[in-house]
Amino acid sequence: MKHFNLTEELAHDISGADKEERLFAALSNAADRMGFDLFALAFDRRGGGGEGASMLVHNYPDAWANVYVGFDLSGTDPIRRAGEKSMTGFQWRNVDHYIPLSRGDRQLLKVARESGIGDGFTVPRHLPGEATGSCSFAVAPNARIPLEMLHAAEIVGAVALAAARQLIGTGSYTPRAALTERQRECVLWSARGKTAGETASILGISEETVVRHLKIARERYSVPCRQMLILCALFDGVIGFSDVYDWWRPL
Amino acid sequence: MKHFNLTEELAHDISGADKEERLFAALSNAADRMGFDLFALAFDRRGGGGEGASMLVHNYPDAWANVYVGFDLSGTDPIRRAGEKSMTGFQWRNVDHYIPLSRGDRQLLKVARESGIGDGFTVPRHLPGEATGSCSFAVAPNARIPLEMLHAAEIVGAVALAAARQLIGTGSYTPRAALTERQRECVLWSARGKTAGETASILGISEETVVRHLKIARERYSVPCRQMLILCALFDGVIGFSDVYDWWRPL
DNA sequence: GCGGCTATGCCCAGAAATGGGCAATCCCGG
DNA sequence: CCGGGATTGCCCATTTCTGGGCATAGCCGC
Repeated sequence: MKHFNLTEELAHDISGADKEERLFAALSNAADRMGFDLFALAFDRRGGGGEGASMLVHNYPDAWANVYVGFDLSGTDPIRRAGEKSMTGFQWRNVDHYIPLSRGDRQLLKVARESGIGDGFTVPRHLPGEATGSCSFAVAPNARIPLEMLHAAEIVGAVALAAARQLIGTGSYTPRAALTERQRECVLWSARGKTAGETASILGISEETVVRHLKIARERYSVPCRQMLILCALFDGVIGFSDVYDWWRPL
Repeated sequence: MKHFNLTEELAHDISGADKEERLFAALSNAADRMGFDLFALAFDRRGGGGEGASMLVHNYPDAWANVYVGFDLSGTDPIRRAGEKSMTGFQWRNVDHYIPLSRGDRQLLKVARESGIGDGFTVPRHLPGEATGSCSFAVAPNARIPLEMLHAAEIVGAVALAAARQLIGTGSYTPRAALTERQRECVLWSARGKTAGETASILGISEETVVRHLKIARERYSVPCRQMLILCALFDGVIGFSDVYDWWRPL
């Protein structure tokens, strides 16, 4: 593990960053030392009750940054979507191992390449309900990605995200609109695709009561429809992904 | 970092496990060396198109294991839910920092304590669309949790989950039911709580067409209702959490 | 070029969800 | 012991969704 000392050094440097400027400098140095040309760290905090906050530290070409922000491409960026699907870092060239790429996605990647961004490696961290972030390292088009440094990049990226999380403030969890047990059950079965009537049969109560539970649950979250109720419960951790997982695929 | 060598040793031991039995032995040893009494590793693979697979390796008391499996408590286990909300390991005593605890949740934790499981530390890893897993280390009731070992446990747990992932087979992603661009947009706005009519206004097309897109999207996933369509798209990475996040809180 | 897929538009009937009001019982905490 | 919340039950009117069928136009690949 000849890179161990480098990793340690870079990680220490980054975790010591107490301001965005220092994080930029540390990441810039780290990317350079690992053989990358570019880096970008994005961190978004949400949920919990307070307003969200976000951080973007990067040295991407202005041309690309302007396009990205100008057209609000973060909403469709396939790299970002893939980041929400991986627990480890991934190379951009393998992004279609994680998500299906639409025509528009390929176009976006092509434009990025034309703007001076070649292949890259992204370390994602996602916390449904709290925050989502990614730390990417990239090379110029046609440049070779330093494969032997991906392991180091994985650690450095994770440390950088932890640092960003500290900088942006972790915030404390506020249980906000905790649902009652019965409401939670109704939401859960609803997320599993059951109608109010089916849920009623399962729980052994009247359909009207299920409707009532869902109604109150919607009011707690101040949402008008079932879709959002389910998503809110999911984000809040009131129901889990695995609670639902087994129900939509096998059927 | 006096524990560094121990961590390295345990991690190496665990990552060398090529069978479930060896993983059990390695984890058993690791838990012991770190000062824990109990451990439990759960790993569930899903998505991608193939059948799911799961692994459960633990040395929890039989009494508790029987109750847990018998009553299918995994569906309500607050520790598991919290694991889906944290990117780092967490102590069970702090579980309410991550999710709201209902009365039933507290009851479940109480029963666990009565079955011989005290405080613990869980390392979660979650990949929407591929797998979810957790590796927990626990002590007997009234025993003190080895706080100085949590950092080691974090690494050991992550290594164990990676090993489990290898053992269970990673499988490859099959793009299965990729939605078209238009369908994706309709699903996205639907997830944001818009009705078909509203979505139509936003996209500048007829409401009937939006309905049609959503209809075909449902057929692709073979789901009968909008809730599940959205969840499927979410799990597949066709839409991202952050795509929806900004829409339900601020409104 | 032709078949397949995509996007667009429209119609209909039945099922489900939504929003509102009303009322009973039970249990927990102040 | 009383108030508030949780749970249960029912009614109504309106909106939305779902599943079916039908048709046109454009684009891409074989």
